[in-house]
Parts: sequence; structure tokens; C-alpha cells
Amino acid sequence: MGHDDRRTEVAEAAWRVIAREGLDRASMRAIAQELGCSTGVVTHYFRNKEELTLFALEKVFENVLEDINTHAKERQGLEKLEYILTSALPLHAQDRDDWKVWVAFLGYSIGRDHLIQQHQKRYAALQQILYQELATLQTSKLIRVDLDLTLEAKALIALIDGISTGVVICAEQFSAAQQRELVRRHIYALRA
Amino acid sequence: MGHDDRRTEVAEAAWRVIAREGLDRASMRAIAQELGCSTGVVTHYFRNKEELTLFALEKVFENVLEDINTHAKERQGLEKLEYILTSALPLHAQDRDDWKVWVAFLGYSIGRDHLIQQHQKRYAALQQILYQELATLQTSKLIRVDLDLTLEAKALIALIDGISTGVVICAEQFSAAQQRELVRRHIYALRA
DNA sequence: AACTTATCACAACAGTTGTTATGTTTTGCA
DNA sequence: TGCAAAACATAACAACTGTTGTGATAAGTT
Repeated sequence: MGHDDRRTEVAEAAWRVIAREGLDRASMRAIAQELGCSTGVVTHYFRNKEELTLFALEKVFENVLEDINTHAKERQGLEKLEYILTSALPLHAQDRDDWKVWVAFLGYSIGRDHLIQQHQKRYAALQQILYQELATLQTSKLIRVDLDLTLEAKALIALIDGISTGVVICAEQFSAAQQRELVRRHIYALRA
Repeated sequence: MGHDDRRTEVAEAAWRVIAREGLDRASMRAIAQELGCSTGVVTHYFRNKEELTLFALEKVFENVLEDINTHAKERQGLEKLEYILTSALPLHAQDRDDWKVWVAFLGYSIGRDHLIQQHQKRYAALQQILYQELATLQTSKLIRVDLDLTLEAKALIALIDGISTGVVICAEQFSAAQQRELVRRHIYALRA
């Protein structure tokens, strides 16, 4: 097993502890125990805890981007946008854990400017993706031409963020079908 | 000054520290320092930290409900619903601190079932308020009759939650006017 | 085979945490 | 004026934190 693989294993153990017990209870010792080894492993692959947690969060984010790319390929038009958005939604229990980590990290970032900037960076990346997609749809006259695409991209992020937060608080808040319906309805309201 | 007033003062100090430095850095000592007194005051008015933080969060929630009631009075129809929703939005910097505390607390609740239940309770209360309002609008034929009002109430919460989260991450994400526009657009889509 | 480096275990560190106990001051009431 | 309770200060407690250092062992290379 390579160095980076082992490093990822540690991060995945951290991810599991965070999703199960929360970020503040995900101590070095708890993470090591989850991995079934000593804290020496954790400190060996990560200089400090912040580097570890940021790496774990980055992994969550990359998973989302990966899902977006896989689901969006070979599709086009409004349907493509719909698949991009739904792939970020907590439709299954597994995705819900990703959002738990995300929410835990966001809450922990309150009062820590450099961590908030991490979220800003990722939001900006998602916003960019959605903006590009909206721009394509607009030139294809599939959505209205009077839309402020920057605002619309932000609104789409707020949509999936609001839905996902609701699901994190209560898993039965929105069924998978309801989540899809809300996204579809929002998109259809943009049609030309 | 009465007992409850002093108790509220402690909670407000806690609220300030949480919004400024985060929930995990809002220690008993930090809160006492914010209030300008010793930790003896904090422990005197609150049995433990959880009781204090829950009280501080309850205060945030009550402020929202209070704003809702004041803004909603003397209004009716779709305009009333619009005012209810916008009164919960972080239109000004002050409301943004409320949402910071909310987000910090939600993140801290990950992995703690009894704290998640607190959020569920409050979401259910908001959902109930919005449901009632939607029901009134539906009997008045102001919104479509084929709507699932329970789902619509949840969707409205998700809307303001998503917008507010975006503002917490980046204050310039949505201007006050844009926040209002997004809410108005969502409501208008429900019209009969 | 010798040597270097990566990997990991373990222990100790200083710091911070919530909580509790004890003591002191102030307040309010009879 | 007394006295009891509330209000507050201070200090100490044990538990836990991230980090660091010291070794031991395994892997890989020359």
C-alpha cells in the first residue's frame, strides 16, 4: 500500500468518527482507535489535526465533484443540470454522512476566518460549475435570457444546501422523490 | 435587576462569544470574561454548560418567532407569508450573528442525538407556523389547491435555511434585495 | 549484508476544559 | 439591627486535548 493510500485511510477513519460522533469528539486518539492503530500513525501522515480535518473535508468535496462529473456526462440540456444537482443531494443514507461532516465542519468554522475561507473557496467552485452550465443553457435558449446567472447559480446552491440541512436534522424530512421534485420544480421555473 | 434578567445577561454574553469565536471556544471562562465577571456567576445561573448553550439558542429562536409575530401582524395574504419568511432572513449584520450561532450549534449537534432533537423540535415549530399560513392561503384560493402543504412548508424552511447558510459563509453572497427577491419568487410560484 | 528511511507504538508534555467545593460579600426580609 | 439566602470570587480537581520526542520494527536500496 502506497503512502497516499494509507494517508487516505487515516482520513476516512477521521471521516467516519466525525460523521458518527461529531468533529470535536474526533480526537487524534479516537481516530487512531477507529483505524485500529496508535496515534503515531495519525501524526506520521498529518502534521497536525487541522491538516487532517481539511484533508477529510476535501475528500468529501471531491466525492461530490466526482459524482457530478459521472452523472453529468452523456447528458445535456435541463436534464443535465438536474442530474448535477441531484448528485449532490443526500438521497441515500451514505450521502447523508457526507453532509453531516460538511455541516459539522461548517459549524466548527464559525469564528475561524481561515476555515470559513475554505468554505468560500468550495462554494465558489460549485458556483462556477453551475454558472457555466446555466450559461450554456441560456445560449441554447433553454432558460430565460433575463436571468442573472450569478444569482441563479447561488440560488441553486442554496436550494440543495437547504434541502440537505433539513435531511441532516431529520432523515425523514424529505424523501428522495421529494428532493428530486423540489429540484426539478426550481429548474423548470427557469425555462424560457 | 431580577434573577431572570441576570440569567439572560449571561446567555447574551455566551451568544456574543459564540458568534465571534465559535461554540467550542465559548468556554465558561471566556463567557465570564465577556460578561466582565468570574466563572462563579456563570455556574450560579446555569447548572452546566449545556443548559447555558441551550438557553442561548432558545433565545435566538424566540427572537425569530418574535420578529415573525411583529412583522406578520396587520398583514394578510401572500404578503403576510412573505413578511414571515423575510423576518427570519439575515438581511442585516445583526441577524447574521443569530444565524452564526444557529449554524455553530447545528454543527456541534452532529453526533449528539439529544441536541439534534432540539433542532427537530424547533424545525417542527416553524413548519407548523408555515403550514397554518399556507392552509389559510389555500382556503382563500390564493395558492394552488393541489399543493402538498406539508412539503411546501418544509421547502420554505429549506429556502431560508439555504440562503442564510450562504450568507453565513460569505456575507456578500446575497444582498438584502436578492434575498427578498428569491423568497418572493418562490412564493409567487405557489399562486393559484 | 549494511544502511537508510518509512512506519508505527508509546509515553510524557503543557494547556484547556467543565465541574465542584469553599469562602466571601452583598442583598433582602423579619 | 440581625440573619438567612442569594450572588459572586477563587481555587483546585480530574479528564481530556494536540503535540512532541524517543525508540522499536519493518521495508527498501545500494
